[in-house]
Amino acid sequence: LVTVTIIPTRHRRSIPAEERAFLAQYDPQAFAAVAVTVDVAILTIREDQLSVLLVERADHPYKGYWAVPGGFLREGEDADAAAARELEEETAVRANGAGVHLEQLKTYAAPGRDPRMRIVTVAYLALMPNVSRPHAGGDAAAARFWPVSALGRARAPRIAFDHAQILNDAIERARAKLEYTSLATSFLEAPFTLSDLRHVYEVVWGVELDPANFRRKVLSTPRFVEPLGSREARMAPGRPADLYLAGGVEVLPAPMSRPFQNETSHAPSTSRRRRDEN
Amino acid sequence: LVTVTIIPTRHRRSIPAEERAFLAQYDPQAFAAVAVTVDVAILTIREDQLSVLLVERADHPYKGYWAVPGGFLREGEDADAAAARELEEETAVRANGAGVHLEQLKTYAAPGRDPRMRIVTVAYLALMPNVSRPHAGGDAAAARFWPVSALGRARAPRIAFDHAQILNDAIERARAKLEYTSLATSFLEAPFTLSDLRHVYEVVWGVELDPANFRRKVLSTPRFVEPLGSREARMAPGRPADLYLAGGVEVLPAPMSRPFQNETSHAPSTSRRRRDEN
DNA sequence: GTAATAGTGTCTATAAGACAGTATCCG
DNA sequence: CGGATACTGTCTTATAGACACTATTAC
Repeated sequence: LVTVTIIPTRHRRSIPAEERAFLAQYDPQAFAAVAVTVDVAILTIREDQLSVLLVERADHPYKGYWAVPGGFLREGEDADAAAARELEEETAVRANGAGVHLEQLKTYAAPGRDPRMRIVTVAYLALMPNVSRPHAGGDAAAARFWPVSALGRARAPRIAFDHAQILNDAIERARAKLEYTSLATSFLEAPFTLSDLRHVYEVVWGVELDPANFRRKVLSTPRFVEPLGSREARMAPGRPADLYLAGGVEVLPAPMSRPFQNETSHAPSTSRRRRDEN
Repeated sequence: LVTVTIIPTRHRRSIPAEERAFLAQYDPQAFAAVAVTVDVAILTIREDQLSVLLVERADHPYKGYWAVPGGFLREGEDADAAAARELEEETAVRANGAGVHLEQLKTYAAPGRDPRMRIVTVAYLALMPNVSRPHAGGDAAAARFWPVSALGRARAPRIAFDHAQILNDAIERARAKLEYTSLATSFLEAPFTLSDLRHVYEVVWGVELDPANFRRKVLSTPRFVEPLGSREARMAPGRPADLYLAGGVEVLPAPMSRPFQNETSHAPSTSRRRRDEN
């Protein structure tokens, strides 16, 4: 049994006497005792694979299992701020930095999802380029990126709590958002080529896209990308590609069309055809 | 100051001795003390207006202001179940009933959003036909549907807490989802005509749609609607329309195209062109 | 009959899919 | 030079917008 002292947060408005009386009679039994955590599913692309950062739990429960990194919501801290803090702690990347995308995903509140006590988890989704060396936090034995394709297969890490569900939701959200936003650029360091950008779509969706039609679509969308006017320094054979920066648009006026899977791709358990819910 | 006793929920797995030791040393100061509520933004269409159910607060804080109906998450209750319970309490409509749609919207956790204590609110979005008489709950002075168009204008109800933000997010989510799902049918009682369905789009989006093109699009989408084979009993002049039921599809293979606003429509404060985030 | 609403057919504009052909690099 | 990758142009196909036309009702 754990005892917690609730300190009311600072009042925003002046409190009339009548209201103050109401506060005094506030019934502490009216609501379930819960703790709130914020977890961040951090996706990136490394070695041609959509990958997610997981931490190996050093303690019980689920010792030795892999979990989505996260932690308790702190006093006076907004959930968005907590997510940005967690992201920075795990990757040493500032959440509001160039190209890093962070958004709320979904909240998980099923009773019994943590055996210790009632825990409500606000999950976030982060998309970022493959830049950072992850480092394990205090209660983690290790931290590493796992290819999404490896999660449902042999030698896959065992996933703690209900985090397999969170991972599925995060991956589906990312796949869906590539269709109608320009968030694919969040996986890339600037500047990038259109082949780089196309490669993001191909890896995340597990399809092959026609380079010519992809180029036409991206360049015809206003402010999807901004031409830099210079070309890459290519080491391999082939014509050097033009370089681009992410344009200002977030929501595309017309979606990218997502073909059926035709590559030898490893779909996760719950993969739907087009946009997911939410 | 309020004191709360946290009773750990029942363990799902057997607990080894090592883990039990860990539980004993659990630090009650590591996390912020919070209460979790579930609020449901209930949207319907009445009198050619997209409308939302609000309750007038009978007590402080925000006495006399209007709020999104909701309540505390109970012991052993999932957030989805709590939302369904709230929806049923306010409208006497079973949440899993025919045509009623209920989905998680977003979680609001900013410190100070409730002056009494730290409250994290998991907001839900409900879409339903105009069938129920709302009735006020225990802490509500009144309950009624407000036209969305009236919220930002003169004689508008004052909105409690940060519920104006929740309302905006709910309305934008609904508008966005009509584009790529068949959820417009959730606003209608079965059976319905294609004019009824088109009317939903026109009211929610504030546009006029070409009846012929709308019909072609809906009927050419597999399992969007199911023809009933009979016709309506029309009282007014005009040819009676064919009747339909909602088909099985939820996510449309190709989105409904949403034109720019051209009607004399009352857009809410934060209205974006196409799909919103999330 | 007229007015009103439902439903059909058709022309056009736009955008996506397929794919041939050209450009520019490395070796 | 060949091989590889980047980029351009064009033909075809699918679909949305516009809108004329027909069908079925109340009055």
